[in-house]
Amino acid sequence: MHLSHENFRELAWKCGLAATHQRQVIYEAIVAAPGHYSAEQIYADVRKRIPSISLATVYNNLKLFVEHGLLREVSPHTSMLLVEGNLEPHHHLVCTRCKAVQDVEGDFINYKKLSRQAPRGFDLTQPLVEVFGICRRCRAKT
Amino acid sequence: MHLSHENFRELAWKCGLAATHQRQVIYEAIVAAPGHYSAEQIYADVRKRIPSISLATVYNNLKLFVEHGLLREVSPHTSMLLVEGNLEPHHHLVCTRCKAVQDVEGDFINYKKLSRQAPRGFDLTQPLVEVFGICRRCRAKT
DNA sequence: AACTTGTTTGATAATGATTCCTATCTACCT
DNA sequence: AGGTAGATAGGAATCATTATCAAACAAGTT
Repeated sequence: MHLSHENFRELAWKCGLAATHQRQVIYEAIVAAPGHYSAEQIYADVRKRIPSISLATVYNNLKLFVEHGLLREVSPHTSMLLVEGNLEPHHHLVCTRCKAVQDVEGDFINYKKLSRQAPRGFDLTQPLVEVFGICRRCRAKT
Repeated sequence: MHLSHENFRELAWKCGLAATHQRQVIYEAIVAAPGHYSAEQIYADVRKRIPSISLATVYNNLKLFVEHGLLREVSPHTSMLLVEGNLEPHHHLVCTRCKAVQDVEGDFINYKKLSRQAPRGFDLTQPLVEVFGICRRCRAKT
């Protein structure tokens, strides 16, 4: 996929973001092929076209793109290690804004379908499922 | 809950871990009350009983406890930011060992049940679900 | 095309979570 | 008591990310 200059300008304009060259190149590096990319990977890729770009610019724009819904964040958690002692099967509800985690019962999952859809060999014997959304408090703030 | 000295020794012994005083206190700090705890929180709590304990000891033992199944890790991802450009509704399968992420179709979730079980006001309009397990390659290594 | 204003950028310093290193310590075996 | 392997404390090192700030730029206005 290759976005025309005009397409990107329009997308950026909708979000109230200036359509800079850096932003266009960063965005294209991600949507060019489906996949999950780290800031470093994107940085390495974008440098081929803009050798002088700063890593901070990549981070800033990834954050902006995610906030404006142009990109989705994979695993939007707190970056800290968290542990729990409750080993009873249960799942988590995670707020993508404040990163709060709360427990939730697990019978909203159809395990039969899930294991049919998972790739062969993927071990789901004791799956942990995390569902992301926005908690009531953060919802109210907007 | 308060684990007797003997109970912890037995638990540790089953895992082939020495039942040190530090380990017992760390373990008890977590299982004393249900919840999701960070290393720093646990460190602060354990210091009340063992002021000389090192933060590294807390990290080391959390890791060991998780590996041996005495504790569960919340959100067991790579600690890096990852983004994706694919905004079509879909979910993720994450390997808790190698942290690899792959896409999976989402119709194994009963959204009606899920939103009934979620606390009032939790916004699930565009939920992202991540299912944790062990991928084929990591499974084979053991 | 030049002017203006708020935004964006690049370079680098700072931060925060986690891991590494190593000398010391402990519990257990002889 | 001496030997040994694993565990710990303390601090340095690392890695990803964020903050800072002066210079460069985008986009609308004249």
